[in-house]
Amino acid sequence: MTTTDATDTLSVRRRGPSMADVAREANVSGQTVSRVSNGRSNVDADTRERVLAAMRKLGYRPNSAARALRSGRFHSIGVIMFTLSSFGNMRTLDAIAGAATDAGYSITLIPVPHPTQGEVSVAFDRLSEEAVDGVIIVVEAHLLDENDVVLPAGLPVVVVDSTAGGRYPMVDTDQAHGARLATEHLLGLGHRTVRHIAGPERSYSATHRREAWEATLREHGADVPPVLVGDWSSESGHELGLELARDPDVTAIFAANDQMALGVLRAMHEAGRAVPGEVSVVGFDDMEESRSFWPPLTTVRQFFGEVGRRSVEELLHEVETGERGGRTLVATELIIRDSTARPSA
Amino acid sequence: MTTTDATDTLSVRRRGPSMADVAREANVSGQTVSRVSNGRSNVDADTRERVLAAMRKLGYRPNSAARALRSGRFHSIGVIMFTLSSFGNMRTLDAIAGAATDAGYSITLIPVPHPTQGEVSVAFDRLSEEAVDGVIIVVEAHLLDENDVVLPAGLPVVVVDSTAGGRYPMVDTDQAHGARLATEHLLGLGHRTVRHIAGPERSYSATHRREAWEATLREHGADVPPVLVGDWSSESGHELGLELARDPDVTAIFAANDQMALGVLRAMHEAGRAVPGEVSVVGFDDMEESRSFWPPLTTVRQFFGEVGRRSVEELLHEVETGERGGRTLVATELIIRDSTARPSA
DNA sequence: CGCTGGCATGTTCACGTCAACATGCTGAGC
DNA sequence: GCTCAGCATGTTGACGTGAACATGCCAGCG
Repeated sequence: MTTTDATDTLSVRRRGPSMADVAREANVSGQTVSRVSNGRSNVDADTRERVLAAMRKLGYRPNSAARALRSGRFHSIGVIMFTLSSFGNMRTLDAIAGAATDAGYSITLIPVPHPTQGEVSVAFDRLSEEAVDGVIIVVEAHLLDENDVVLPAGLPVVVVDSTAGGRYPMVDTDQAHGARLATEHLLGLGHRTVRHIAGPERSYSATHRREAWEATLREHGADVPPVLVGDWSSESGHELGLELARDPDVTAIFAANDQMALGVLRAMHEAGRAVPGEVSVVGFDDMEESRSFWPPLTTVRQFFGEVGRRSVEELLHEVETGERGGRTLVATELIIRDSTARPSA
Repeated sequence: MTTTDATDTLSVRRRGPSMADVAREANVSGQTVSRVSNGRSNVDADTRERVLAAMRKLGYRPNSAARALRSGRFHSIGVIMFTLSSFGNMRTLDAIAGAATDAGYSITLIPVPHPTQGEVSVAFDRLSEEAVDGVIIVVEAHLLDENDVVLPAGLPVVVVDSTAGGRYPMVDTDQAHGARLATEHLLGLGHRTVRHIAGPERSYSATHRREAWEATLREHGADVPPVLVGDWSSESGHELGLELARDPDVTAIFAANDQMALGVLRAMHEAGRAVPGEVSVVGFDDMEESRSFWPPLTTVRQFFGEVGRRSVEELLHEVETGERGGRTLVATELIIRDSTARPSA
């Protein structure tokens, strides 16, 4: 019965059945198989059934490479991202993946092992092979600016949480708004001023949060104390927190992310300074665990899901219509828990 | 000068230059361009330079779809994963991405929005389109077993942290070993027995940890108290922790992950039970933040990176040679910090 | 009864690449 | 001077798909 016994030889037969095979089996033309495969309506019910049966029998799977070659569309979007370590990136990626899937696109991850310039170039080199319809970049700004990394011309790009010199459409959490929320909350409670533990100097989001914190203090006529600079890790928050714990004047701390806030909490416990009794602490991100910190952390919630969804939306709009988007800001929300209170004085 | 002014019309010209365009520009045949593109040695230095110049001038990028069609290889591996929410999954994904990139493969994410059977099928449907050379599945076991989800025949698969009925090669953290380490550590400190907060009933890793905890207690002649069942979240750890805090006999708790351990810590603080003074707590995972919990958490470290790397290794081995792997176990390590101590009695 | 329109189905060809098979040239060896 | 090896380069065709363009059939209508 079988027509291709030669297949049974030891030589690994990699290729699966093609349309032609299905067509032969169902006694129709390849084009009819194509129509069934794509759910076209103009196929007789009987014929369709016969074709579907043949597909099932042979285990036919459409070859996406051939489709992409034919149509010029890959139905895939690339995501360039640093080691997925960070909580926010994860959540963003998750949302991107979900939104892309819903839109019928798959996600190709393009990881950047280390955030050094050389490595970033490597990631972009991967793009030199045409394989995605567009790219979402989730990488710190300065790495894009300093590298004269040239993205393939005409490749739609959306940048998340970064500036990229304004060259591309971007989607971003409203960092400034969030930092303002946090600072005003503490000021509103009666604290004379607010200390800030910032993220790394060259980070886009860290910079925006720091600037907004400073601006808010000025607007309210509060002192602007020196910034402490961490590296996003809870370790750095802990170290800097110990430093702040030594200063009795410190009553309010705004950490640029929840991890550093966690480190601050630990430092305060170690130093015997009560939170929120003596010192109030606010974070940024609202990660899953923040509600279970001790005490549960007051923090600025970022809507990573929204950021991811919007960036896919923007990108696919450009992919499908050619129109470039502008800048999209996603709001934040202050989540008040138990790590903040009026100063005891 | 330009030959294709028609391109400038409004109609979006999606396709980039092809080999033929480069060939024309460099005055060589397409085959020569192909040879240069693939770094073959048998090309005259001058010619090569001319071709490279033409490529640069036109912004040529090889079309991966055409390559895949021609070669039958996609140089891409699919990763099926639940919402990337969990810390461990992220880290695993990160390692998978890194290892795949190093091997010249790209990663196609196939997210499963919700861990219900229907959704899993959807994810597998995506695979019905031929587009990856192999698949790594990071999904809880029972969802694979209960669905008669049939993977395309002949598609290499590696399963991570799951059983999948033993149908496929797997790479897994040695859950049992880790749970044993944790339990023996607490027993060794002098605790009479150890309470366990497990992950969800049907989770593969949760089950293995629970079983090993129980077995270890028995081996040491300790009481086997009832298990509490959480859902991996710090919230559930908190709730169950409050329950345990009420029982003065409880002196040692082994939580099945760090998040739940965090919830337990919070519960103990709220209940005024000192950690580790009155109650010792051990987690599982060693997430980045665990060292900054209050107190810093004693926990079982999982080597997610190793798991990811190994699974890629296994998969690519099968992709390239056709040989199926077996089962790979990755060891764990106990990280002792400040949340455990001898019982005060 | 012949004409037309609508529908199911078939045929042809190009998408971009690269393996396999020419071709043509240079120079070493006899 | 002739042969032939060795190398650079060219030509042809096929990978699997689907758009564009046939073809052929039947119903409806004047």
